[in-house]
Amino acid sequence: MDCPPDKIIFDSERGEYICTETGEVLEDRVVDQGAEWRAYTPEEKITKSRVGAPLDPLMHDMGISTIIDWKDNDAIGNSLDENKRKKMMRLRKWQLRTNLESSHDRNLFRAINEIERISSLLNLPKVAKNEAALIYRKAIEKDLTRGRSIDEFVAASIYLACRKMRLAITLEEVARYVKNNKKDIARAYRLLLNVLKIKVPLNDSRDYIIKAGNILNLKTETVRKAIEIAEKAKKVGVGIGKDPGSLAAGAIYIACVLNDDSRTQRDIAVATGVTEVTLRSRYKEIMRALKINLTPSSS
DNA sequence: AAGACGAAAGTGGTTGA
DNA sequence: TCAACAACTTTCGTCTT
Repeated sequence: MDCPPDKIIFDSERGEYICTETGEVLEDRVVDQGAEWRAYTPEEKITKSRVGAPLDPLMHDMGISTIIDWKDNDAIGNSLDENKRKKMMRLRKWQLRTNLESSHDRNLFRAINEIERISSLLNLPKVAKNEAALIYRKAIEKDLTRGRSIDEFVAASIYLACRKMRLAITLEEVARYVKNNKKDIARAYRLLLNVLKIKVPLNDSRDYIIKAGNILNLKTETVRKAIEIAEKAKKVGVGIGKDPGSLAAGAIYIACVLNDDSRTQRDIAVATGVTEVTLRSRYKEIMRALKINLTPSSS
C-alpha cells in the first residue's frame, strides 16, 4: 500500500504515478498547494509572506521580471510629461537589452518554449519539465549550446531529466517530437552528462516492466511475477550488456504464460519496444538460466 | 487463421587499432 | 577513420494450436 518515495516512478504513457515495488498505480498523490509556512500572528504573516510569484525555472528570467509598460501613463493613468517620457524610453530600452538581447536569454527563451511543447506531448509531470529547464539553463551557462542546435539540447535535457527521475522513457520517444535525429540528441546527451557531471540511475528493466504492464493492462500479480523473474535472471547474469527492454519483454512473456494472463508475443514486443524475435531469444535465455518449464501440465 | 518459431541477411552503434 | 563486432531488427518460410 504505502510506497517508499524513491520507488515511485511516473508513467508518461498514461500520466500516472506507479510504485516500482508492487506495480500498483497511485492515483491520489495529494499535492499540498498551500504555503509551507504558518503564521500564528498577523505580524508574522506579513514577515513570512513573500511578494511575487514563486521562482519558476520555466520562465527565461526565473519569473522575477517586472515589465515596464509601453503606455506613457503613470500608475494612476495620467500621461507623463516630456522629460519623464524620455526617461521611460531609456529604461525600456535598457530592460530589453538586459533581458532579451543577450544571446543566452534569447536562446533560453526559445528553448523553454520547446521544452513546454515537447513535455506536454509526452505527458511529462511538471517536476520533470522544470528539471529539464534547469538542465538546459546549466548547459547554457557552460556555453555548450553555442553553435549547436537548440532542439538537440532541448531533447537531450528532457531525456536527461526523465532519466534522472527514473521515468521510463526512451530516447526514441523524445526524438519523435524534434527534427533532429537520435544520434545528434544522444551526442548532446552525453555532452550534458560529462560536462554537468550529472549521475543517472542505470536503466532498469523493472521500469520497463511497469510501463509495459500498464500498456498491456496486466494483472498486478503478473507484473509482480515479471519483476521477480527479471530480478532473478539478472542475478544469474542474463541480459548483461543487453537492452533492458528486451529482458523486460522476456520476463513479461514468461510471467504471462505462468499466470494465465495471456498476451501475444507481438503485443508484448510492441509494449516493450523490442521485436518478437528479440523477445523470444531473451525469454529462452531466461528459461534456460532459471530452469523454468512453461508447460508443466502438458507432455 | 493466428500465433509461435528460428534462420538468414541487414542495420546502427560501440570499440579498439 | 576504419573495420570488426555484438545486439537487435526485418523478413520470411515452417510448424503448432
